[in-house]
Amino acid sequence: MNNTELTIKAKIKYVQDTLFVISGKWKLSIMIAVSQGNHRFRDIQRNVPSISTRVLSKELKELELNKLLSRKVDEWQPKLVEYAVTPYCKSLAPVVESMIEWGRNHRKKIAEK
Amino acid sequence: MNNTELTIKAKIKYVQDTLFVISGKWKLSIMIAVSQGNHRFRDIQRNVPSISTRVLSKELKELELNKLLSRKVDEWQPKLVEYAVTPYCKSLAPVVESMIEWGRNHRKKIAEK
DNA sequence: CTGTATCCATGATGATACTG
DNA sequence: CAGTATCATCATGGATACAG
Repeated sequence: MNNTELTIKAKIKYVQDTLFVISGKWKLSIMIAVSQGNHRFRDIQRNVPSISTRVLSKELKELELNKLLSRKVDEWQPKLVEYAVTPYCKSLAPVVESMIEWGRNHRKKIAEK
Repeated sequence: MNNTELTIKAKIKYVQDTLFVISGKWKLSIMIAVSQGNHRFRDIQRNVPSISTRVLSKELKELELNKLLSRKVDEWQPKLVEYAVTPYCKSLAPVVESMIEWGRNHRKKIAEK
């Protein structure tokens, strides 16, 4: 599938959607922390240095809304919540890979006089 | 070239770099407006609805810094400035295309119950 | 433990007047 | 025409206390 038939406005809208989902200071770091086995709120906070509870809570909600993370609750006492990356999260790989590639080259480009 | 040998921290850094260059409310719209033949400050402003001169000025500077736009001045009176997309700007195509593709699919995904 | 509520600092954006 | 300066507003993030 390619996107040649889309209007420019539609393209911009889709790109902004994608930007919105992955941008911000923390989202990628959180996804990586979770994918590496940190499933609890505190574990994630420990592994994403200097994030506050308020912000972490908000980011987790957005990631869950976008179906990139799942949230499972056992209503025992004390409450037990488990976060995990969803299979859908993997669909971001082409986007992220192309951004890594471009950003990596861009450093050199900007360093040139 | 692939990026499998990079550390996670490096990957995040590169992705954040890329995000920084293309994110924000206006950058993509401005690049498109310029690429479609709007080379003058006023033309760009007319074609990117509701952007203020202050913000347009700032965004143009950042795009120029990142070598995505060129700026050429003829010091006549009245002053004549021409903006144009650089060849380097085209290197963003894979990133933008993958984001269009993902964002397009994501709309459907989120709409699902 | 897993968050929410509150308050505050900072930065981004907007409106508009003005300069060379 | 191509911006800059100034002031107001708003969104975002951080620190911390505390609730269930």
